[in-house]
This record gives sequence, structure tokens and C-alpha cells, in this order.
Amino acid sequence: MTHPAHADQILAWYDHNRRRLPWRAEPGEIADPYSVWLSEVMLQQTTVQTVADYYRRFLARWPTVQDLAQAPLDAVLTEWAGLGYYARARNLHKCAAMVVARHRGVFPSNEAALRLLPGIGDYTAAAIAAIAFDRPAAVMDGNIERVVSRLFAVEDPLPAAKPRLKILVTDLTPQARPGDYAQAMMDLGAMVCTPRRPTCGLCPVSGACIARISDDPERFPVKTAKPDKPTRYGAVFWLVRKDGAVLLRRREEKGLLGGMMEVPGTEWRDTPPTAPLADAPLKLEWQKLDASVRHTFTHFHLELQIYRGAVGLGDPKLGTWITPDRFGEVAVPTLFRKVAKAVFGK
DNA sequence: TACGCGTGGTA
DNA sequence: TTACCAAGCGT
Repeated sequence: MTHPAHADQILAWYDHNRRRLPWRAEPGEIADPYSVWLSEVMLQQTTVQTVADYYRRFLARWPTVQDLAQAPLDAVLTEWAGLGYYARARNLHKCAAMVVARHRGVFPSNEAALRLLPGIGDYTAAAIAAIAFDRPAAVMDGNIERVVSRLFAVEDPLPAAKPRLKILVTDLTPQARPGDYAQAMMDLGAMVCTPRRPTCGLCPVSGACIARISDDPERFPVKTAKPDKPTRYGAVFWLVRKDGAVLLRRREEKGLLGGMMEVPGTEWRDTPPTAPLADAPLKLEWQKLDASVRHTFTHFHLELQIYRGAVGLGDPKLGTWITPDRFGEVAVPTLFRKVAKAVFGK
């Protein structure tokens, strides 16, 4: 280990500042692999606060990996709706089935085997091995990248510097309590060594931190600039049946919002649609609403115009007809919940 | 390797 | 308002 005292200081800090999180075991206990896996997948690029309620609902509805494997995919997507990155939900379901079919319902305990399961990458494999199986796996997420890049004042920009940071983390990770160490480093990054205005006065290893000693710690990690997001435009068709039900369709399995339900609409292009009604599901009197919807995805902004139309009997071949008060029962992502909200004037 | 992939909170 | 960021993964 590069700094023998480092891990002890981190663990001591963790023992005194331990956060109680729904998926976290009591001190001295080891969390069960299913809970760790479920929480870690939900936490990929997603905040602790957002995940907490979803995690509780999933665990209550599907208490074991067998329960989740037997659930219909659509039920999983519905519970996941609003959490984003929907490939995670599809891979979660697939992974559960593989654990049942290939591993007799027992999660493998080593990184290499975990890494073969869908939705489990380097980070999640190491996290499960360390947290659920007490294996000395080197865990590196965005928090730990930041902590380590500051500890060593790494000037190489991310993401190119990740392999080097991983070597540093591997060197730092202790043989004893590796799961607690990983969670401690992530908590440290989330609570003390924050992206902006880190509170170095509360940090257990500030004395060893090169960024803290020699420079402005906020300068790290150095990152390469990201390209700015373009804006795309489209229109959606809010088609209401006489009984108030609205037409939804299932999106393709792959790609953006894959497998989720949508309000039918035009394609999204770099300029506003000139003849949107050509793409409407039916030829009828469409009324353009004043309200529009703006939504930002990972790599572009989207602006949708809304057209409203009415029919007497809705043809089931057009898609699924469902009243807006029941959108919670189907897999409607946030974008189209925003559309519903705009139609009703917020 | 670089990009596609959601959403909500924060400054 | 805009930009950035959060317990990354798949291709």
C-alpha cells in the first residue's frame, strides 16, 4: 500500500459518519448480494435521494432474484419509469434470469463472473464483490475518481486518466473491510470531497492530499471539455377517445427510451417540423396547443409541440388506450408525463 | 475509443 | 437560464 495509514483513516471516518441508507447493512453485517446488486444498478449515474424510493418499491414487490426473474419485463419497466437509462431495467431483468438459470439463483462472488452478467460493468462487479462478498476488489466510481485525483493531484484529464486512477485505487484498497472502504470513499466524495467547495477541514486524509497542500483542490479532477448539446424539435399527437382515454404506443426495444410507452409523434429533427400533421396517427381536426414541452436528454435538448385531437371509438390497432390518471400503471417515461402535464395546463 | 443513453438537483 | 453533475454500461 502506498500510504499505510490511509485506509485506517478512511475507515475510522466512515465508522463515525456512516450514512443509513436503505440498502446498507448494519455495522458489522454483510448486505445480501441481491440488495447490493439492485441498489448498485439503480445508483449508476443516479443520485442516492432519487434511488431510495425506487429501491424500496422494487424490493417490496420482488424480494428475491427469483421473483424479479419471473416478473414480466413490462412490470419492471413500469416500476423503473422515471428513473432513466432504461437499458438498465432491461438488463436488470435479463441479469436476474441469468442468475437463476446459470447460477441457481445465487450471485457469483468474484468480479470476473459478475462482469459477464448484463448491466454489470467494472464498477458494479467490484462493488458487489467488495460489499456483498468481502472481496478486496478495487472499486472506482465518479466519487472515488475525484477523491483519488485530488489525493495525488493527477493532472491528466478524465476520462483518459481512468486506467491510471484505477491503479492508484487498487494500490490503496485494503485487504480488510474492502466493502466498507469502498463505501467510505464514495461517501467521502459525496459528503466532503465534493465537486465544488470541498470541505477539506472535515477530510480524514487532507494531510496527505497533494491537491489540498499544493493547490486549489477544486481544480481536480481535470476533465476534457464536453461538446455542447444541440436542440431537436418534434410534435406529439394527444388523441383523446370519448371516454377520456389517450393513445399511447410502445417504443422500439433498443435506443432512446427503448421499450417504454410514448405519446405518438413525429420524428425529432434539427429544425421544427414544417408539416407535422402528415405524421399524425389519424387524419382529423388537430388543434395545436399553446403549451409545448422542453426536455433535456444526455446529449440533446428536445422541444415538442403538442396537437390535440378527438375520436369517438379508439381503434385498438393504433396502440394502447389509457386514461391519463392511469399513466402510473404503464411504462411512461418522464418526457411523456411532461406532455400530459402540459396538456392539462400543469 | 467515443458516443448514446434520462432525470432531477444545484449554483 | 444554462451548465454541470450523480455509486456507469454497452457497443
